[in-house]
Amino acid sequence: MEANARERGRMHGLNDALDNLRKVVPCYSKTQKLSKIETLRLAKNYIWALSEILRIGKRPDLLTFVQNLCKGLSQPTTNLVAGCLQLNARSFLMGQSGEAVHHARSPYTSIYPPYHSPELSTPPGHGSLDNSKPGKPYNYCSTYESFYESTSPECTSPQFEGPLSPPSMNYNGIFSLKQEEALDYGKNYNYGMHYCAVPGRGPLGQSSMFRLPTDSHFPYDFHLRSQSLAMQDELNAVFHN
DNA sequence: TAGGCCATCTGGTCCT
DNA sequence: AGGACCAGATGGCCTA
Repeated sequence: MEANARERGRMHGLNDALDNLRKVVPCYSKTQKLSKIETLRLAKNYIWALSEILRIGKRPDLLTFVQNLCKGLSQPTTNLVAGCLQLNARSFLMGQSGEAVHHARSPYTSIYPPYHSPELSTPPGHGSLDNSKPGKPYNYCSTYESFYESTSPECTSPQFEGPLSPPSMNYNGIFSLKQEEALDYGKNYNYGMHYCAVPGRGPLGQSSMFRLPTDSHFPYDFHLRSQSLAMQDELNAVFHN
């Protein structure tokens, strides 16, 4: 019985950690939780996608970003992620199949014209996609801002209570946000690009997104190129293995 | 009803 | 020796 209790507690700890992971990957929903395996897959894709942004130093279009997030995910999860990002799910899935994509009018396309990012490859183990078309670059952060300020009842941004400390840089230079009063998973928990960095837009918003000073030019001012390249190599090595 | 997901129990192995 | 970790087995719940 004691061994069973320990094992139960251990598994609960593991599940708590997975819940915390669910909160920091895109598409967090309290009502429609991602499965364990989908959470891990999405987290892997998310880390990879962010690493690519650091490596390339350019902002991909949201569609490409979401497609990379959804590589290898089940269709329900893909739909969930696409829905969370307010994409037209149908055109998005067509893009995943490799067919020619005609960007239907959607909240995304109507607001943010496609921006071609040929340097952004695809996650290891997945085929490449190139369904974006050249166009006018858009405000990358505004896109994420629109996502995370979504009022969708099913897809909510992480909720944070308690005071927020000034932003900090983590070991590889990714913009991060510290929360002094940890929720339930320890102190000094860092959040990456989950939080939009928008130059000069005033104080903290209601959605708890941190806004950068006006003289910042995310992501270029927020990481050392050489460091991010080295880190990218390490990450790639891990994923390829 | 089948399949997916999950929690729990349990025995084995490894580590301190 | 005791605890942590792991994997297989089992049964419950939910959905298509």
